[in-house]
Amino acid sequence: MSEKARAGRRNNTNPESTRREILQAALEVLAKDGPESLSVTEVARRAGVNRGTAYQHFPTREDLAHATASWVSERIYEEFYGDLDGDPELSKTYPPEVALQRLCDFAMENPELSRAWLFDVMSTQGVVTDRFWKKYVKELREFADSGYGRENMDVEVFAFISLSSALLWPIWVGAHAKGSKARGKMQARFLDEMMRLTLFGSLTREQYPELVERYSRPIGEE
Amino acid sequence: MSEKARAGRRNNTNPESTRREILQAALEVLAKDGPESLSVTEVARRAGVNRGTAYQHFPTREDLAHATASWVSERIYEEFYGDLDGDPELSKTYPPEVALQRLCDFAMENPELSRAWLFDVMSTQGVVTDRFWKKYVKELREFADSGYGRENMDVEVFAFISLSSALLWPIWVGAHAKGSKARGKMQARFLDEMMRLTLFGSLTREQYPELVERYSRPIGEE
DNA sequence: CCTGTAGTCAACAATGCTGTTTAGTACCGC
DNA sequence: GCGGTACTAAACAGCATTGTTGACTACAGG
Repeated sequence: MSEKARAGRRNNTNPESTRREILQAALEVLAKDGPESLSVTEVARRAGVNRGTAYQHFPTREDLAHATASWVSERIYEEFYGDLDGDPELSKTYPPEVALQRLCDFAMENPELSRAWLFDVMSTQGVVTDRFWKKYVKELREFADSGYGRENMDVEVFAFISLSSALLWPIWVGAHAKGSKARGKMQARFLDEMMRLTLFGSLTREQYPELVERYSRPIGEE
Repeated sequence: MSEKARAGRRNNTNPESTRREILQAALEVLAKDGPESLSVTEVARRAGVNRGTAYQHFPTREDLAHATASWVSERIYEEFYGDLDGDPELSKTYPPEVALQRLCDFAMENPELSRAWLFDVMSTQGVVTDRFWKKYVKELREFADSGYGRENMDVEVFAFISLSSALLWPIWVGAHAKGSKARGKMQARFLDEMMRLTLFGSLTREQYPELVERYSRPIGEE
């Protein structure tokens, strides 16, 4: 009995680290199959933790799911804005191509966080309260208001477009571009096209004088 | 025995319609919870069909999942390109704002198909072989090559950006904009910002002469 | 009228997950 | 050394799902 117990024992008296391991495993499962197929059993197995331990940290499956979602949100914020947080001046001097590069790099290096975030967006709950999303919009609004962005920009919509496609792109790419070299190339393609799009749009304006006229007006005018 | 049988009987001798009903129910489940949580039991229940019947049409859960994915792909193609298919000239004269409008309308009116498609994109399989995606890229390429699109456009990347965000937007919106009126307004915001983005980009070009210079060059040049 | 196809109904074993419980082990601070 | 905390192990009932099978029904075409 005692031998058996000794064999598989983890001997971890730090509850925080165990909690993190469980959450990390939950993130992996979440990123793989989506929030609806997250199971405590599978998470515990993956975390190398007894199922009972998982239930001590998270009383129900739902609790684990919610905790994981919050954790994902926090981790994305930290990974993305963590080093800027103490330095409010830094983001002001942040040129757009660097910001976009940062976002793309983050998405490529953290496909699991990206997937989990996108799953959250696609869940019926929405993600409005997400700290990362709020900060992203806020930064973008300040940037646009400083005269660097197109005047009649709908900040939220543009934030959504850039964010969702930047996070989704590496996932899309990862599915059919094997090898890190190929993926790097695809990542560069996205960054370049996104930069060209933000700088020039995608239409030849000369071909569409009436559209240029119509969409030049401030937001809300008929 | 015979009375029981008569009671809950569907009396449907058309296998095709039964198959469609099952697939439709599968789509609903798929759109709600993602492909990994699709269960034959739940689908049969939702379709008002005996579980055994579902198993006659689709021998395993996997078969059902794959069949549903293909069906989604076909339905999106049909709904979106069906009426254009016999008329190759039609798409050539299709102005971009109408094409985008069509896409946005489609996404708003078919959130389930959109969700299912996005789940497919996020699945590890990828969606490269998707008929709809191929057609969308092809149309866009022809359009760009006819001088209406920015010269150095990366068609696939732009197709991805426009497609994914247009399909994802109504889902995002649906989560926190209640009422069809509010949703219609959000939809208009997306369409407008997307049009402005394609026409003008999102940056004030005058502020970024060096970026304008760098990204004006054809694709591939250092 | 008969046969094959399509569908319904019900029951089955096997499996997996949930949430709970009971008993035991390892470690840390007091 | 004691007691509390953290974890493990194993078992439990309840439930859902999977995939299969056997018996029955309804119907259309030959």
